Amino acid sequence: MRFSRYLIPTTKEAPSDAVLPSHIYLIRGGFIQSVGAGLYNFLPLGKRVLDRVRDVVKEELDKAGCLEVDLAFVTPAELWKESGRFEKYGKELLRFTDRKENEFVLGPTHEEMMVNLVRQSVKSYKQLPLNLYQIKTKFRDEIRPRFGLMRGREFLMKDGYSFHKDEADMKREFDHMEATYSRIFTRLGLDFRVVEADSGAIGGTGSKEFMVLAESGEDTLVVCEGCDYGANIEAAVRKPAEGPRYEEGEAPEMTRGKFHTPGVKTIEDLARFFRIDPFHLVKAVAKKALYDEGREEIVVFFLRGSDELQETKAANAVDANELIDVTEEELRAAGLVPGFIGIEGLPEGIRYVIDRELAGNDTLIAGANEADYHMVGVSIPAEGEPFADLVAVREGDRCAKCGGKLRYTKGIEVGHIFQLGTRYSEPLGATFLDENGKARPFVMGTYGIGVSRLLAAIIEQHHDERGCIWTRESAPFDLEIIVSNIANDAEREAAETLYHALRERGVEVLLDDRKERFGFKINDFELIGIPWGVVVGKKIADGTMELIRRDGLERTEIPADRAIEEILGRIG
RNA sequence: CGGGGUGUGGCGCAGUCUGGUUAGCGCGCCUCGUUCGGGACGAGGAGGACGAAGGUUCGAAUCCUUUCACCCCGACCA
Repeated sequence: MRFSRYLIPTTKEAPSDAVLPSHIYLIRGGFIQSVGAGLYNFLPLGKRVLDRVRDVVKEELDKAGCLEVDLAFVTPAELWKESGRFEKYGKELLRFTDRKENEFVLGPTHEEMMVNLVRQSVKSYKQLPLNLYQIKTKFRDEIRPRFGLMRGREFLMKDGYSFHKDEADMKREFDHMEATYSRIFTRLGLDFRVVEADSGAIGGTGSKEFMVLAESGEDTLVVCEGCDYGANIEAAVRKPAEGPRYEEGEAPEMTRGKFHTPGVKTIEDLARFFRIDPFHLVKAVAKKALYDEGREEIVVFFLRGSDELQETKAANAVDANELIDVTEEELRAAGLVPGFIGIEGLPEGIRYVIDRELAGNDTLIAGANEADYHMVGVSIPAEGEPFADLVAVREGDRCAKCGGKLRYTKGIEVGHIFQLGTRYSEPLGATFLDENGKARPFVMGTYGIGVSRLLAAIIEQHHDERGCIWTRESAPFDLEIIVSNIANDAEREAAETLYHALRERGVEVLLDDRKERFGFKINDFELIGIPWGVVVGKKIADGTMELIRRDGLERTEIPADRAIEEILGRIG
């Protein structure tokens, strides 16, 4: 490909709203063009990268036995009503009607469509297992699209769905997909981590996320320094916290009783008041839980004074769609006393959940549900109460698996695999006949990869202050030839010869034959980030060219008459 | 949706507070010439009617009203 005939509108400046390197360089390098909030056009260069990434995904999936399909993008609302998601999905789902006033949605994900496809064509256990996928544009009317390709409203996603006769086979496929995904991200040159993820909202029994490690990641991950444990903060678990160490006879003892604690409302105040470690205090966090059809309820979460509430865990514990803050007025209206909420004496009908780590504890101080009073010597039974894991794991906590030290890191979610079970097959009546001729719902798994997001993730992880550095399998071209001065016949001819020779050997080459100065071209090369460059310049008079490795910008002189072998040998 | 902000040639901005020549600058673009290994220089040129609608005024990019779009900070997700 000749640069002079290609459309690569590079710019010196980036739009002022671009913050992330991936966003800035993808725009400045002429890969993409913004057309509205979360909407992008892919220009020729961007399209090339997208296709290459897509190819890697497709190749590995096909090798893994998955079958590619292509489902309608505009989907009948009927299916969504059947699964119950038409109402539940919220405003992210773009709904519209056609000229006959029939309702449709633009697919944000395709569980319903795929289940529909399968229930119409698969009738017997003999046809199972089956893993179907598509790589297709999705539309989610995101509340806040941002960061370029990182979080668009329209984006390219690979979504796959597997169908099984039983749980065990679904789990087998789940592991198989984990391995397949790992191969895909490895081929793309990404430093990633597979972590435990929250699976509450969508339902199902287990899920894992593939996180590309990058400072700019939107997710906080908890990883262990001692073993391979890693989890999204929303799903991270830890070894139960140990209390402070006390000398012989120094451990706090509590005589049960109600204490006058005027104005002592916060954990800090309480710890100071009783001169005790917050570990022994019970923190009450009240939230308003939102459910389907506008139903809402105040819920109180109890955990150690030394811990923080993890909202996703809390929402899952009460099956809420969302938790929002409550005002003191609302608390009072519900009969609660802000600042003095405790487990004992909680007003009738108030729903509460206790953090599992508190189970069986008896040296605790909690609110007395009465203004200016706390209960000392509170004990919590080991069972019988509504317990759940509610704590936000913190840096320095101990790993539940090996006891090692846990720390935070940031990640970009590029893949997510889910054990779905019968969550969709059941409501949609998708069944098959088993060995005994009995109808049973398909046991499903679902697997996603953010293909367009991958481009952003690759650049987030592979760039320098000059521009993009594409990895081998994601690069739009394998190599770029830069003709220093196109007006110089010797340079031009040598470059042309090399260009044709490399192309004949299957190398994807971009020949910068533009009538521009050297500095201009080399800057574009560095911005665009093709992994290798060859400068054909005035050194051609001495029979040498220069090979540049984009990653590190290391230069090597190579003899012009052996250029092809040298290049093929190095770029592999 | 809550809070903050911005809309002026393709891109980045100034001008707006304090209405008043022909709306300005840098980059980019076109033509010619000189240059040619790190975003060259000179000369000439094209391109906007100031997000939109309404209003105030002799006069509006500038003041008022409404509206739309986009961006930043929070809850969602590949």
